[in-house]
Amino acid sequence: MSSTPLTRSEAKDLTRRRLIRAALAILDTEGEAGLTTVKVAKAAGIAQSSFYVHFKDKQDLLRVLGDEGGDRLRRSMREARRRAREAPDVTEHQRDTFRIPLEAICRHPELLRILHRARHDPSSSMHEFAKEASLAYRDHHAADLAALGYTADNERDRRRLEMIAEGINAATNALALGHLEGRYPDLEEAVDVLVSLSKGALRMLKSSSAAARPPVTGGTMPGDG
Amino acid sequence: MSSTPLTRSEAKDLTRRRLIRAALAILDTEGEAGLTTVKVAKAAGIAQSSFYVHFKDKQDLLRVLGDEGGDRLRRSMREARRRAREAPDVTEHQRDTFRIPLEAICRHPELLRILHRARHDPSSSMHEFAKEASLAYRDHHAADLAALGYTADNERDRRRLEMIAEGINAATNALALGHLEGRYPDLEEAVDVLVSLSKGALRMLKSSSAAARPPVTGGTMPGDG
DNA sequence: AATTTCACCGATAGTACTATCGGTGAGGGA
DNA sequence: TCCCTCACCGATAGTACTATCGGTGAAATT
Repeated sequence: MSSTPLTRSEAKDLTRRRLIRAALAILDTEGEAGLTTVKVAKAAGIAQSSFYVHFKDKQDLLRVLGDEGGDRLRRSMREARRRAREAPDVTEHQRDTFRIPLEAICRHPELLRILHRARHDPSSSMHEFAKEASLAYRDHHAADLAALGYTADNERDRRRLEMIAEGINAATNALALGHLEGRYPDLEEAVDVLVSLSKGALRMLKSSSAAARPPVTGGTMPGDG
Repeated sequence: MSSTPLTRSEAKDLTRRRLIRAALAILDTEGEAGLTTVKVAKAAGIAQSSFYVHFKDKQDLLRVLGDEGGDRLRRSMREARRRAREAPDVTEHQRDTFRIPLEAICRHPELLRILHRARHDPSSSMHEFAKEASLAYRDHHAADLAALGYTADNERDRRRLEMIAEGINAATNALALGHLEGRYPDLEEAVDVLVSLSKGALRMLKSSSAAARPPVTGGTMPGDG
């Protein structure tokens, strides 16, 4: 292994990374109430006072965490859309639409847990950010569902599509967390459930907005913007 | 209005009630981090030190809050089952199954918000309690879904039913909170969405476990234990 | 080589909260 | 009426955390 031929700024950046990583771990295991500069600095191996070399204050750390989480979320959403487009057929595309977010959550569960918590905690420093992220994700998912065969062409249907997206989204998170808690060992079963939920919802939309059609499985699939 | 001909224990109980009410309001608006004995006592109109006349410590208050919330939840679930059984037909029974929880949440949104937050916050004093309540509610909902026409007779289907229940449950909470946040003004639309989601899920179960049958709307309905 | 920069340190002032203590006065039993 | 009980009070010790300060030594610059 290489020794430590680090420039000063490299070393500083490393420490900063350690602080962020430590903060995420503490947020995940102890919640926002358990996140103190003492713990973060100790976990990163520096003095508490040195925390302030890297962040203006605790609030600043949380803001940075939010920003980084947002970036990761956006990248993850782009990646998901790209991968889903590569699916060999409609059925697999449909499953990918649910499998990819589930896998993403399982790769970095702490991010979902933290965001999810902040989303519902008005005292959280990341509350507003989490609400926006949640809405953005709902709209992303609504677009995904639209790509699976439904296009909303009036306000009522658009709102229903949003509701369905938000509902399925909540279900996705719940099943992912259940999987992580060990209750649902097989992720493919979760995909099954989510596909079946969305099928029911899309069926409602189709039959209410246009001529009734047979189940989505065989339909054509409009591209996505 | 009557003056104050209260016995001592009546007056004490009144103060205790005021403390609990104040605590719930603060939990709802500021989260668990914002709940301090100073604020609770002040909001209830007594000195901070007098808080300890009513509760052993802060933890004790949260425990009591959890217990009361649990009681209310259980009563609410019993009530919901009773009311749903009175529905004139299957379709209305189905809608009631979703409408009743939605209405219950909207009557006391702070309870759901608090529970929901605690459910995902490991630092919360009510974390374990909230997890248990969440599981209990999932099982209640699974029983409801079973009553709507599906009976799981093997382990795999039982697990799927649980997953569906947990997913729909999460969707119900999400839509209720969305309604409270003003995004979905019409609660009946939320009922529509939840019914359609559950229809898709139940269709999957039926076709995978037994002979395929036409949509649930016309099926027979086993009673509930 | 001399000098400057700066990441990190220990110490500490300041703040917010929890929980305890002795005191007080009105309720309520004798 | 006398006296005890106890819900409530103000004061305060103790604890945990945030954020600032001056000092230090090695890296970087000159």
